[in-house]
Amino acid sequence: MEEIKNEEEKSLNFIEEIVEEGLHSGKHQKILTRFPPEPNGYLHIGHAKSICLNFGLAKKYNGKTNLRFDDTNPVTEETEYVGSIKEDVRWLGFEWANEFYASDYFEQLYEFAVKLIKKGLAYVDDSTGDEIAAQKGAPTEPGMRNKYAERSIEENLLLFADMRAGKYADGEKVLRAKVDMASPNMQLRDPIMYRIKHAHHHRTGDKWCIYPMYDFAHGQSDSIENITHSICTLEFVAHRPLYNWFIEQLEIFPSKQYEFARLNLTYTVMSKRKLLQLVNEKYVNSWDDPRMPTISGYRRRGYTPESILKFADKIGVQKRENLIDLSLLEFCIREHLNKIALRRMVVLDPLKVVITNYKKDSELVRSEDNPEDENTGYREIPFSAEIYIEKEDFMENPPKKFFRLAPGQKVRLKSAYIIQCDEAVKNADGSIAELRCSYIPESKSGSDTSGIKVQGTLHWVSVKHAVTAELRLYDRLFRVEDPSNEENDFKEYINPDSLQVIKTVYAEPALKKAGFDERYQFLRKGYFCLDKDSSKDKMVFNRTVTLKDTWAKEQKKK
RNA sequence: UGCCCGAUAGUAUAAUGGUAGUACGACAGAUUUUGGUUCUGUUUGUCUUGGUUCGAAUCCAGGUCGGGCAACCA
Repeated sequence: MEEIKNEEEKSLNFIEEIVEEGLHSGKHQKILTRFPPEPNGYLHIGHAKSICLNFGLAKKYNGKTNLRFDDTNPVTEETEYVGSIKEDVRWLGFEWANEFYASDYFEQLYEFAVKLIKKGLAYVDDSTGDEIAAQKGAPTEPGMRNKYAERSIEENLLLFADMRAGKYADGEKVLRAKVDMASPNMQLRDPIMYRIKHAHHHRTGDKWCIYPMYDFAHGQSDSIENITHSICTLEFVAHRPLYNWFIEQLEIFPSKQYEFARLNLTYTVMSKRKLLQLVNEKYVNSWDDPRMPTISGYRRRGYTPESILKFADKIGVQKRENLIDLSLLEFCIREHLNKIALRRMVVLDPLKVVITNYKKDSELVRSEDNPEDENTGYREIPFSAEIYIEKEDFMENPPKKFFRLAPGQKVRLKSAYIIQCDEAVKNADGSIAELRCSYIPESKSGSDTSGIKVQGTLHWVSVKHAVTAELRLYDRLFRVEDPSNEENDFKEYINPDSLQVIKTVYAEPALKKAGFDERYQFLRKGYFCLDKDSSKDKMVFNRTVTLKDTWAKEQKKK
């Protein structure tokens, strides 16, 4: 009830308003959207925003969404990308009504072009690319039409057929729409509809040697599918008049285009071109490198679909340029992981502690798998006289408010006993070799009768029971908030410490049963998930995100 | 200096002519066997100048600033 109420009270974004208007006025019975990726790269979190918008809108208003690959440029497109895109959309939890390809419509688009030629609205131009560009004029000056625009309908029909038949080389001729060379909108200055490319297409093979441009494929594809709301990013605003012009001249279903601002995130880049560079030039290991803002990167890093959906919901949809704080994404994943992650104790940088008055060989202590969720139950952890704690959890000369271990100071070992540090044994070079501590037998967790209050609780691992693993700690990929907006090339701002590998960490035995679908919180250290590089003998964990650490933050300030 | 789009706390996002609110961040405190979680509180905002109106973040006009448009890319 509460949730329904919130749903109703939540204000609509501008696209939802448009949708509701169309529904209420009877303009649409049902809405149909589409997600139209070009299969020339992996999807990133910016696409996730678009996916959530397109599929989310359909879901909310009881409509449907098509997945349509915009594959009109065979030179850059590959089947590998088609697979990854489908996997990513499904992973986010969306199912498409139909899987289509712009290339499905090549024959129909060809007929559309012929129709425009017959209406005297398209012509074959023999000019070079430079000539066409020069004739287009400038934003402040009108363009000039050349002699080819005067060709007869019959000649154009013939030449266009010859283009298709492969009688010309790449670049020799193009088909252009005859719109308005003097338009203040450059997109309307007789835009190119078809170009010649003798290239192998990932679906149509060598059937075609002419391929439609975006502007003569996208809107027509929308129309063929009866898309009601064709939602794209802001850079296509100037294309909208052309989008409408083609549809009007062709007299086909009037799909409408609406534009929203693309997502930008701090400390990363969000263009396929730049991401491709990072992969090709080995700044990262792959498209799904956990430092990448790709959907596959976030997946491998341990982000959940829920967290990304939540994020998309929180950032909203608008038309103004934006740069979202990474901290918002991190908030979303921490919020979800806090609820679902199994707690485990793992020591990253070990310091041995000998509990001198502990005479038993070992015993099992009980600890909750997740204090946020009582349904998850408990696990048993072996405790013994020799344990590891983090080096950073001991200081010989601690500052005030250091709630951890120091000579004479007491701490709680999580789910076990309170110990007191009696002595720090040193190496010849003065570094700490190990700690000698004594434990308080009546302070056992759950049956503590000692009455002793301590300020700090440490995670720990029994030395002889410990299992090992490799950890990969990730930090932001770039040192600056907006690398694309800096003076120099964006790659100069890469964070050299974005990946830190710890070859061996020590974990409680329960971690041995780690699974790929499970999420873990390593107590006081962060959220982790098993990486696909793991093998039977070696576990590898990715740090999804750290825990909030107010102590570290305070130390940094000093 | 052509045309188009936009401008609300540090960052996002609401308020649709009638009390400028929410989230994240930051800061302070309480709770806590994770310096986590949770809870409470504080902080900071309508780009500017005019106009319309009883009343303007909202409507109008001028300006300023930011973004986009002159690929045989999408």
